[in-house]
Amino acid sequence: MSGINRGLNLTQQVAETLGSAIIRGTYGTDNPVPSEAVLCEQLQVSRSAAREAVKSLAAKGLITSRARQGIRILPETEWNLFDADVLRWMRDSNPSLALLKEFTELRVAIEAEAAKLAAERQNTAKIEKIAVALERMRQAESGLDDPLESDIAFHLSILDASENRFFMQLGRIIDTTLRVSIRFTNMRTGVRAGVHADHKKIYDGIVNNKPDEAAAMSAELMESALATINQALEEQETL
Amino acid sequence: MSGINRGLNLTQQVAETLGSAIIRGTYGTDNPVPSEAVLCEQLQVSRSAAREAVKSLAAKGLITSRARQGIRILPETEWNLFDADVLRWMRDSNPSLALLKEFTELRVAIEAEAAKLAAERQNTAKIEKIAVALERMRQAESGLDDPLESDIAFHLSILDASENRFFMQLGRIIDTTLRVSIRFTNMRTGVRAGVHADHKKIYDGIVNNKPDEAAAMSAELMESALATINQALEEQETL
DNA sequence: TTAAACAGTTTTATCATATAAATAATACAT
DNA sequence: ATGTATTATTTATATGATAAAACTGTTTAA
Repeated sequence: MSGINRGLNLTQQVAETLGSAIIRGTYGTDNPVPSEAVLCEQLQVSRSAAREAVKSLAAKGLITSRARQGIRILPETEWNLFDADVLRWMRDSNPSLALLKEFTELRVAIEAEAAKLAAERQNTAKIEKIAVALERMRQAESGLDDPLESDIAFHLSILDASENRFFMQLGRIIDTTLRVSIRFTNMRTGVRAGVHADHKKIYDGIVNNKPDEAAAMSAELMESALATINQALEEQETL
Repeated sequence: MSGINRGLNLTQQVAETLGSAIIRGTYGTDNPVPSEAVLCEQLQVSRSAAREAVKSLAAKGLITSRARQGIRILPETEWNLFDADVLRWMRDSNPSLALLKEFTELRVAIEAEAAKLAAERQNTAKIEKIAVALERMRQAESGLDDPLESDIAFHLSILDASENRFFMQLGRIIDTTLRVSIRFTNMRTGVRAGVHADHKKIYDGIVNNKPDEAAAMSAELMESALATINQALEEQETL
C-alpha cells in the first residue's frame, strides 16, 4: 500500500482510497472497478486486505460484489448518507451546495424537535452543559474561545439533552458536516455579532420549560442558514 | 455453520447470530465474547468468515476487536441505530416501548418536515404516487387492500417527494420500524375509521401547495401516535 | 428459427495455515 | 515500590487452494 497511514490499518486504508475514488467518480461504465485480484496488485496488498475493504464498502452501500460479475458501483441513491465515511467522502470530493442544503433541511427538522424535547425533559445536568457551551460562544465573540468549536458544542449539547437516542446519534454525523456548514455561513454573512444572542433564545426556551418557543427559535436559526445557502445556490445558477 | 440459510452468505449468517446474541444481552462481563479462534470452532466456520462478521459488527458500532484484548462489546450508546440490522435486532430482541417512543419522536421531526418540503417542491410525478398510496388506504378501509402496506407506502412516498436524500434514506429504517409501530397503534386504538381521512389532510396540504398545513397535519398525526405510546408507557409504570 | 440445455471460464466465497504486529499480564531488576 | 523487559495471547496480514456462482457462447432439440 502506498505511503500514507494516519493510524488506519491496511483494510481501512484500502477502503479509504477505494471509497473516495468511487465517490469522486473515478470509475464508471467505461472504467469499471477492477476485480479483487487486480486491486491487490494495483494497491500491493493481500487479498484479505482487499476483500475486507470491499466488504466494508459494500456495507456502506457503495458497491456490490458478486461472483463472475465483479465489483459494481451502486446508484447514488443506495449510498448510505448516514455513514460518517460516506458523508465525509462526499463533502470532500463533491462539495456541492446541494448536499449542504439537503443536510441543513435535515437539521431544521432534527434540531428544532430536539430543542423541544430538551425543554420537555428538563434534565438539569444536560441543560447545564448547554449553558456552558453558550457561555463559550459568548467568550468567542470577544476572541476568548473558538467560535466554530463552541458553536458545534452548543448544537450537540441540545441533541444530547433531548434524551432521544436517535437524535443523539445524529450528532455524530451532524458534527462532520456542521464544520463545513458553519464555516460556509460565516464566510457568506460574516461572523455576525448576534450569533450568541440568537442561540441564547433557544437556550432560554429550553431552560424555562417552553418547548414550543425553543423549537421555534431553533427552526428560525436553521431557516436563516438555509436561506443563505439558497441564496448562494441561486447565484450559482445565474452563472 | 448451523442449519438455516435464508439466502445469506456465511459471513452474514455469522454476523446475524453474533449480532442478535450481543443485542439480546447474551454476553457480558461474566460471559465475554469469545476470541475469533473460539468463534470459528463454536460456529464451525473458517477464520475468514468469522473475521468478516466481526468486522461488520464493529462497523455497526456493536463491538471493538483489538489484539490481545479480544472482542469487546461497546456501550449501547455506540450502537448505530441508523443501521437497519441493528435496529431490527433491537426491535426483535428487546421490543421496548421506550425505543418505539424515541423512534416516533424522530418520525415527528422527519415526516413533518418532509411533508413541508414535498409541498414546496411540487414534483407532480411523486405527488401522484402519494395519491396512489392514499387511494390504497381508502381501499383498505373496505378490506380491498392491505392496511399496513398501504399505510407504509403512503409515508414513504412523502419522504420520497421531499426530494431530500437524507429523508429518502431514512425511509429505509422507518420502514423497518413502521411495521411494529403501526401494528402497535392499531392494536391499542383499534383500526379507526378516520385513518384515511387523517392522511388525506396531509396529502391535501401537499397537493395544494400549502407547506405549513401539510407539516401541521403530519405532526398532528404523529403526535397522536406518540400519545398512544406514552399512555401505554404510563400504564406499564403503574404495574 | 427459436429456445432450452450444456459446458467453459471468470470471479467471488470459503477454507486452511503461516507469520507479523500489537498489547495485556507477568516476572524481573533496580 | 517502580519502572523495564519478557512472555503469552490475540488480532492483522499474507498466501495458496478449492468450492460455488453466474455470465458467455455453443450445441442440441423442438
